Amino acid sequence: MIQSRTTLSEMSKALNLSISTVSKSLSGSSEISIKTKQRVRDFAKMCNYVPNNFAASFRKGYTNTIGLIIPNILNPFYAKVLLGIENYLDNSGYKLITSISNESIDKEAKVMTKMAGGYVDGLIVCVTQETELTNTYSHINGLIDQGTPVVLFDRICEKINCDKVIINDYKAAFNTTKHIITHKKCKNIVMASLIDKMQHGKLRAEGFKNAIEAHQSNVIGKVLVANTVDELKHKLNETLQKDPTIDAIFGVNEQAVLQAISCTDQLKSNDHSKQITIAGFCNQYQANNNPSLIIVDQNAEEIGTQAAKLMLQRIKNVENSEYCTKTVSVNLN
Amino acid sequence: MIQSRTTLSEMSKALNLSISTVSKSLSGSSEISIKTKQRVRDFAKMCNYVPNNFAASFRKGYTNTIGLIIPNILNPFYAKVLLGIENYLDNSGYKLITSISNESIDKEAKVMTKMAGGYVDGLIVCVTQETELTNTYSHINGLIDQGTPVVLFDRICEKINCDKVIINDYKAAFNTTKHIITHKKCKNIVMASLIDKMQHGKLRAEGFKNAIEAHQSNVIGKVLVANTVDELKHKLNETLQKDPTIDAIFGVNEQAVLQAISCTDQLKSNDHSKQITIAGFCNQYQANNNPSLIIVDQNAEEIGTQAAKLMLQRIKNVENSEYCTKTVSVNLN
DNA sequence: CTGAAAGCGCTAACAT
DNA sequence: ATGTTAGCGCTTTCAG
Repeated sequence: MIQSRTTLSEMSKALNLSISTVSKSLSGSSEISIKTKQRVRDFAKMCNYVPNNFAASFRKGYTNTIGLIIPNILNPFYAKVLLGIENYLDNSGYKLITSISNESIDKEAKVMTKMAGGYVDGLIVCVTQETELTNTYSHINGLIDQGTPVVLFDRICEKINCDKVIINDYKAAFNTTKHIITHKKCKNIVMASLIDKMQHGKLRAEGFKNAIEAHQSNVIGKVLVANTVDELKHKLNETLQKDPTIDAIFGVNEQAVLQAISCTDQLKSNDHSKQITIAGFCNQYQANNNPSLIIVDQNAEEIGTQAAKLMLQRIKNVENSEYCTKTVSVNLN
Repeated sequence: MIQSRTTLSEMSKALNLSISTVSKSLSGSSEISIKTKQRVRDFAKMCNYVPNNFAASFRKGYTNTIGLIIPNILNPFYAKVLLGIENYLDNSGYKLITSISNESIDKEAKVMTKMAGGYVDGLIVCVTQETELTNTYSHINGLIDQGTPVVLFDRICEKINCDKVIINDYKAAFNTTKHIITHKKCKNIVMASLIDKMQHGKLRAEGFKNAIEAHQSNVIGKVLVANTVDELKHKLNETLQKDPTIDAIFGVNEQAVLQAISCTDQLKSNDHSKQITIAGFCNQYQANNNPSLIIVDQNAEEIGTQAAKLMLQRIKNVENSEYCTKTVSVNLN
């Protein structure tokens, strides 16, 4: 915070006006004569007056600031959601402050509490894996009970009662798999997942399996799950080696898609005729650049936009309306 | 901000104590008897008291919060710097709030002013291209004059007098080029740049040229600059086509490296014997995954750490010391 | 050991 | 059209 800046009080003394006249002049109140307003403004400019928004927020009881908490900033999905949120808020005169929980539930709890401690009017959050997997929601429900508006996105916790933004994971996975089968004519598809314990991971896996079953007669589907990137890489390589008839990989999360690309790249450099279709949930720039890839575009920015919109609606109507869950549709690119 | 939470005043009434006794109890003051402290704490817990940090910060005159402004969150370099900063601050009991200027100088000015308006104790910023190119620094210098500590990183503005963190762009480019020549035995190297008007772009180009000149006898160097990704792609393709003896591309920024990869990938799929060495400044995950790539690792996290460190030093000593510029060394991977 | 009181900078209801 | 005043929730002297 600033060492010593010009304050209303200082200016009021210098101008021989009351603090409130100065305040009203600066905020353009119609109560004040044009002449005075001009005089005050000129003087304020002269002494580089910068209003202390912090004090104003404190007085008014709200900050026009929303807090965002995401688990991982290196995943472009979250970066894009951030852009969507910032954009919407910016247009509505709100500011955004962001913190990274780094997939640590402790950090998540800490930063949420801090932010809710007066710094923000509401919180948009994507919980950590741990939060979802262990159903540890007290830090979030506590804030909601206190009256802090919360919007959840991406990873959804059913035990938390608040506004939410999700994509239709099941449908997205189903349609993508179907697309691989019908348009790409693939017959032996491997699904790769690093998120099979997560709610959305399960839904995506289900979509995959059901799409396979719908074509049961002539398509094989295999599911590969792993807990670490290295484990997945290993399993993928092994599987591809053992079964050379595999003609497609469906990655249900960012890292899985990237591993699929890297594993098949290696294969390709050995056997140039090898052609394996890769599809999946991915936002990585470079992956987007790869024309042969089928990308499930989660519309990250739109998710952000919707989350921000829900948040501002909630703030404005407070307890007016029921909590709602917004489903953003995905595109296949 | 929260609707209505328990306050010190409410608790003091309920406990028949003064506000200050309650306040001191909660902050563990030694002035208060153990018994009273315990009583207050128990009661506070019972009514879910959450201190209003906002009010406390207002009163104390500082927020223990640092603001970060970066131009682009989709570039992993900045994302990594963010992680470095957050990590350091977290360990020092500081919070970080982040905003994305999205390469818009207006947004940059707006958000810096807002943040400095009492929300943060200092600002760490990487200016937009426009800010650097047009030498438009008044919004930054104004804040510095007011007493807001500012630390600049990556893109450096010589006309701004403050603490800075940079890498040795010249040396990094020189060494990388040298490495390509001596270790990779390349003889016809193209440098690709999308930042040739930026200060660090110029330095990197100079490093490249001087390294080429040092081997003038048997190495050719060509410089390709462009303003847009598409333009660069076009130029790269053209150049590679015209001159099949090109055996290396040196990308001096993220996007240039990615384009180099994508262009040569295409070549490779036509002519499998083709082998072009690619080197450059890049943080993209997938690029890191490509073992044949020579990455100039800018030590983004270390840059963040150093920036945060400088900031806290400045805050603690205020006007004590001279401004300094810290140079973070790079690694060749 | 506990309490009273001032005040951070600003806003807004209420005078004048 | 301008001024007075109370107070947001907390910390922090200073008194008792």
